[in-house]
Amino acid sequence: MAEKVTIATVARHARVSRQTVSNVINAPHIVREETRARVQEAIDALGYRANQAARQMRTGRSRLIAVRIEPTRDGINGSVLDRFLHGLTEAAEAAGYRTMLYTAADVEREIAAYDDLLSAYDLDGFVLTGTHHGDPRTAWLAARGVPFVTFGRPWDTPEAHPWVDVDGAAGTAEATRHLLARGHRRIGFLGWPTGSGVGDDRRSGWSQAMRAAGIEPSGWHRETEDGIAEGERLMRELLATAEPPTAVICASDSLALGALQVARAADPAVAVIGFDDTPVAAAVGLTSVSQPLGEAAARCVELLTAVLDGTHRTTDHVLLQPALVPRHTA
Amino acid sequence: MAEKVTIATVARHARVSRQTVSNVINAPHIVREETRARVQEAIDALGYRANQAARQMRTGRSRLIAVRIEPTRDGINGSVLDRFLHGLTEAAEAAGYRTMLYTAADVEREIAAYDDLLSAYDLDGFVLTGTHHGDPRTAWLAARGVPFVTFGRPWDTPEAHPWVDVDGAAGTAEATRHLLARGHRRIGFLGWPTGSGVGDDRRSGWSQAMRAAGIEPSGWHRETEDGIAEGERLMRELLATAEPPTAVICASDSLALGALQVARAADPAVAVIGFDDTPVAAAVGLTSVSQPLGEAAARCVELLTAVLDGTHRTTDHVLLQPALVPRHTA
DNA sequence: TTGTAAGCGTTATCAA
DNA sequence: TTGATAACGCTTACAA
Repeated sequence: MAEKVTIATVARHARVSRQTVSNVINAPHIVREETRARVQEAIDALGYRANQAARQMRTGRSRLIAVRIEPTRDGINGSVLDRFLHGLTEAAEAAGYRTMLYTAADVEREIAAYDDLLSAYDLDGFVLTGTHHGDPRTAWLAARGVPFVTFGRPWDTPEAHPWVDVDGAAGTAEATRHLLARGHRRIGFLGWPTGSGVGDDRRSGWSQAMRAAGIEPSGWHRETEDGIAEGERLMRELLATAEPPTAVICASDSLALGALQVARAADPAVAVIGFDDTPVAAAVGLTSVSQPLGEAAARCVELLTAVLDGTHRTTDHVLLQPALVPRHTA
Repeated sequence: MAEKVTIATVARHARVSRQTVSNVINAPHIVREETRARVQEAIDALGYRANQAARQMRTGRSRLIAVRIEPTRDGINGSVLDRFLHGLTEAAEAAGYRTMLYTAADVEREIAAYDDLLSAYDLDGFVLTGTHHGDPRTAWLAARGVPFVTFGRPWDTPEAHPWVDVDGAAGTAEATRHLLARGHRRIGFLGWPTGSGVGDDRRSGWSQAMRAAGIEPSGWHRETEDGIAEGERLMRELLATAEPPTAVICASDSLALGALQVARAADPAVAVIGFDDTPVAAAVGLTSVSQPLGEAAARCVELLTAVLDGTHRTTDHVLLQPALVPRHTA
């Protein structure tokens, strides 16, 4: 175990006071260039690194951001958040922050986790995912003045806090136009029950694009909980109607995968487009709408650090555009 | 922002000294029951939480463990580590530790990250994944006396440090016996180049099970880098031989997925078994060998905290058994 | 059983 | 421009 190198070690080495070393690190401009160089040399030679715990006690800042990792769910949709997490960690590191993980079984316990993280670890900020109508988490954090960004719009109050999101409606609209261009007219949509912001958003892109093409989409729309089996069931329902669709767009790759089982067996085969461009979609050749998750994560970090570093404290937001990835199924 | 509650606040509230409050938290048995109850009441009432930074400065322990998150790779195999990460975070939380993430583009920078994490954040320990022959990371950590566990055997020196691993050979052996029981005799193996501990391990289970059944497996074996395209290529090669296999076992689901494209087109269809039981395998109905990732993560935390808490400092290790998940492809 | 004093490594304040 | 001093919240050693 190497000897501990503190600011005092560096100070002795460079024959200055501890305060001067601190200044070289935190306010180099107020130190004479000659002194600065000498101290910097000592820092490099000794491999000195400021101790965060001590620094944090003085400054009240930990340079730590927290993000929730979901309990292992459906591995398909889970991969979306995992990819986001990867990007977030990388972006945070580049900005000089470390990422701390926490889990929570429900919203109540998630808020309890904030409390713990904040008082025990002095977390600088949070990145929240999967916001929904009347989300109590954002209210709790906002009430306490805790800096945070959400990946997902605040579906109730657009300007309440900084957020980053992907324009789901634009994605499904593009998917719809892609199908229209290929001659499809009866295009269905498999989604989630009305009331989930994300689901409603994705559905609206489809219905608007349909109406823009002069087609009334009602009737080709089914909704359910997420899952492969559910997608299969809904697809079967849709195909049993009087005017079955020749193509369907799904709110997730899970639904699309289920739909695909049925769609492939149909004669003629029904085109299917999923959402999220998960690894599974790539593996089975499913056409899907891809979210720029890496960029979303980078923007989250950007927005959060802007608040933390006081760069600008506007409640900015970013809406990113998804892209259709055409494969074999449509 | 709520007022900061420190140990002094609690002490005032319970009309005791700060030291007594500290004792109630860290050594309750030396405090008179009546006093303890009164202090505990104050702690609860005020929602007091010990500040980790301050505590860490005194004790030198951060109650933080670090784990690397890979740069976004092939989403199929990446999911294995992601699932492990989920389990690790949950298990660590249950043991009173928080999980900190870091990234590193190569081994050299990973070691630099250790240095930073250790000196800046006083990390208590590391969980390493994907160990390989002559891994410099374990040597670096061991030389400095840093506590760590690996998920993956130390392929060179079995007793060097605590580790958890899954018995890959047992998994492929079970897969082989599964195929033998269904009448297959010419069973192939698609794996990675000799020299990777994990790959060699998985291959050996197959070849041993074949020999145990009185079949000489040489000839039905191909190796390559990991990837769907590679699996496709190898499978084509294997089917072009004089005595093509009627079934293949693959070292990963990626390889298996590629192999499956070719195998399904063959007449009669060739059985395929993958490894890792990724979400993709579940989605396409690929029979695969499943690793108990949640348990592996829990055991890693167990081993690491045993070292950290000084419960017992033996260099223990755990070898878990995988399980075959039969689906449509075999 | 409880309280007092010192110190962990850092930075903010203020004096030199 | 630099240095001395105090303080952040906690725990260990020791005294009461």
